[in-house]
Amino acid sequence: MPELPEVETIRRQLDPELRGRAIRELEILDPRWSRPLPPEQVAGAVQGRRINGLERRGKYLLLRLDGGQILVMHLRMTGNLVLVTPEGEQRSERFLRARLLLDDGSELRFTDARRFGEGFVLDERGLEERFQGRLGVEPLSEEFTPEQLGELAAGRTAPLKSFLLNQAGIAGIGNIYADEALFRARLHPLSPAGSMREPHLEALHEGVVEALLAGIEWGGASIDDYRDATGAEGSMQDEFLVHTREGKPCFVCGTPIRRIVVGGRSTYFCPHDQVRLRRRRRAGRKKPRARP
DNA sequence: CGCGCAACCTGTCTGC
DNA sequence: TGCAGACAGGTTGCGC
Repeated sequence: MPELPEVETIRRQLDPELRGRAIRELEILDPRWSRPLPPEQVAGAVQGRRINGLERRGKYLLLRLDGGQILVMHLRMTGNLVLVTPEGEQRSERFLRARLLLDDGSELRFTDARRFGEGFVLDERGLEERFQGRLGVEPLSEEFTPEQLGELAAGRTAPLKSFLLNQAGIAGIGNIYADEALFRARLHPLSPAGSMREPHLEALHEGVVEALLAGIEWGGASIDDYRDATGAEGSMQDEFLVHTREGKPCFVCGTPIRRIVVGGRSTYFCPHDQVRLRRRRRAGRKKPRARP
């Protein structure tokens, strides 16, 4: 599924191709795509605009247009964005939901089997409002540090897996990279987020960053639907340390990887290497237990 | 407020 | 072979 590394891969491929291009037309074939706004409104807002550049925020792809408007797209689970050049083959796409026709004859196709994907247009202020309180820190920015991770996790009782999936804390991590980050950090997915101490925070910080960078380096993970902007598969799925590896030997200790369900999501981990932390007592309470 | 879970969707896989 | 049911998981919204 498209998570931060997949969206970033697409962004890096599309930015040099789309930058400076003008939008001839945005054709929305599935009205669900622009919901709750009517397709004409979204299409009208971008028509004739020039694309100044592509950015990413969490799993959202942002096309900055001249005039200050921003075309925002989210691939959700099965969405794909493929750029088709005039010279390229024009095979008809299944599940085509929207397409952006550009002034050089190329076409950006948004396909999506499950129709969860969406697109909308906002100005800078609208975007800030929209993301306010819902999208947290960018994990590949300088702002993301072990200290900041500690602040986000402090007092949280939710399992680490759920904590990582919460976009309001750290933006961009999905089911795949949450598992990979936790394995790299040697932390059990059911450990309460607030149970981490200094070394755990350091380890998880590094685990998150390394897992995401690996994902980008390998061009994203194609378990089933994901393709990059050229239509090609990524190869991160061949580099998974634990995700989808149920029953296979841990690369570190050989113990069979286990699959459990956390927060309704398949979760893969090594039961031997990933330490399960106990909930930490809140500071300043009762008397400390004598340790035998 | 924090947390867990259902709902939104539909293609694909599994078992009878 | 056909078909019902489970399963996939990003985000929102609701109930406790």
